[in-house]
Amino acid sequence: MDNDVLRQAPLFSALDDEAATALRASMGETKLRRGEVLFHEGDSGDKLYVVVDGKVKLGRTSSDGRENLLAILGPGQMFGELSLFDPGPRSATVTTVTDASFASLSHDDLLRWLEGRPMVAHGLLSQLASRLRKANDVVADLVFSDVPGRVAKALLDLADRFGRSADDGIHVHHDLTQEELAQLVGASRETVNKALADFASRGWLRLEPRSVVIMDLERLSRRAR
Amino acid sequence: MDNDVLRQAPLFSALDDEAATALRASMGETKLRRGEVLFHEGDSGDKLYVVVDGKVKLGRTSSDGRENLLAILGPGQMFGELSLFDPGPRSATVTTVTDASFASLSHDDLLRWLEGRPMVAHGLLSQLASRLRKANDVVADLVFSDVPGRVAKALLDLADRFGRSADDGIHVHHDLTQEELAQLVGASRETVNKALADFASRGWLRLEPRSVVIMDLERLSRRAR
DNA sequence: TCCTAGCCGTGGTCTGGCTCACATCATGGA
DNA sequence: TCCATGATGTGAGCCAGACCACGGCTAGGA
Repeated sequence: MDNDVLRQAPLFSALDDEAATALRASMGETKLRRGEVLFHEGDSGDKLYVVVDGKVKLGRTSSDGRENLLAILGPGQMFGELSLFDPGPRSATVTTVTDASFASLSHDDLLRWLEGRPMVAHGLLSQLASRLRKANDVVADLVFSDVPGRVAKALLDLADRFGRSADDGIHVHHDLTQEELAQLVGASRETVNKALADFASRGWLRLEPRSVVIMDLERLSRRAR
Repeated sequence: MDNDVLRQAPLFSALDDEAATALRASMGETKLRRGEVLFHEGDSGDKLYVVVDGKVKLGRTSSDGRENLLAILGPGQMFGELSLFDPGPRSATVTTVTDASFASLSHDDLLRWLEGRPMVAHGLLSQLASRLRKANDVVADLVFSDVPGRVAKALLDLADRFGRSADDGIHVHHDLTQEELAQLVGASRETVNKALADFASRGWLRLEPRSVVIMDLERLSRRAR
């Protein structure tokens, strides 16, 4: 059951079965329906979460109300660690994009687990380092790539994590509206829509509601960089 | 002497005097002159560095040769940890902006230090978390703010870390050319120059070579957000 | 069943910021 | 001292992409 998902999570990967089961037992459980908010930017809170099932978006809102998505996370991925190690309010709002369930762990419990388990600490460091590297890549993309390029890159990333190949291409049920996709790549909905329409007209992909089918991975990848 | 600088570094902050001295002894030392490169993006390498004296820029180059600066780091700040915990080639090129010296530590030595010293691991986690938070802020700025806003924000950050107040304002010897400042905020040199000229004409600051004097912190801060 | 609210597709306009093209100003080496 | 080289200021033109304004589509609730 859901233990399988958690075992893939970086937090657990270094643990043996027994330790993993024990850690799992000490974690809380939360379930939400699509569109519900787990916590808001600015909230205080010191829980770390792992997605067990479903998808969430991490977003921030600018002073004038516009929104920007930092990431879309799926099963096995962790979030909320920032307020753990860098004390302060939550830096993003987490909203579900599908029905979803989570396992959670408090700061104190995590610290107890870290003690005497250097491999777990090392796993967390890897995780944070990888996130930081990705964040730097996003910055580079915003500076160097145009909107269609960023859209292509986002689709490839989503395909990589949520895609399933079939005869007619890679089906990617990303569960995002074009509005959300636009917020993810830092562009307007209209521009993203035009980029998608252009890709579709070239036969690189087919558009479906909250989903795309990638038919020419090669060309799309080339457009991405 | 330089031990004072290192004691402020996050890597050391949790250590007592004796441990700090021992760690310092196990670290290598490097000195470079302005404009020299410590390592290139894509190099292999597993050393972590701490700036002892001087400043460096972390930059990446796009496929078509344009450059983007991720950060300017000064005394006490750490870099190169990414390739440690997230194995892979160096993700950025590090170049000195002034004459500079560094203390370095290899992956293996660091891991030995982490073992049995959970506080050090925790310090590193804090450091990475803080960097990640900053990277996310940069992303938000690129999406939400215009170039003058980003320039203002960059100046405030530099002032915060390298500024010295005097009667006529905060003197910020950032040691960056306008070209480098432009790469830091993800804009063209010309646009940055015009933004700076505009700030100066409003009396918010005075321009000097590789340096600015901030005269109206209040207005500049307001322009930044 | 209809109606409403949210998505999605697509044109037209306007502008921030990039590129190009110079002129000027330092600064250090011969 | 004089020149070369890089840094700095500034204007002109152009264009990607934001913003605006629709019309059509679809799904879920009354």
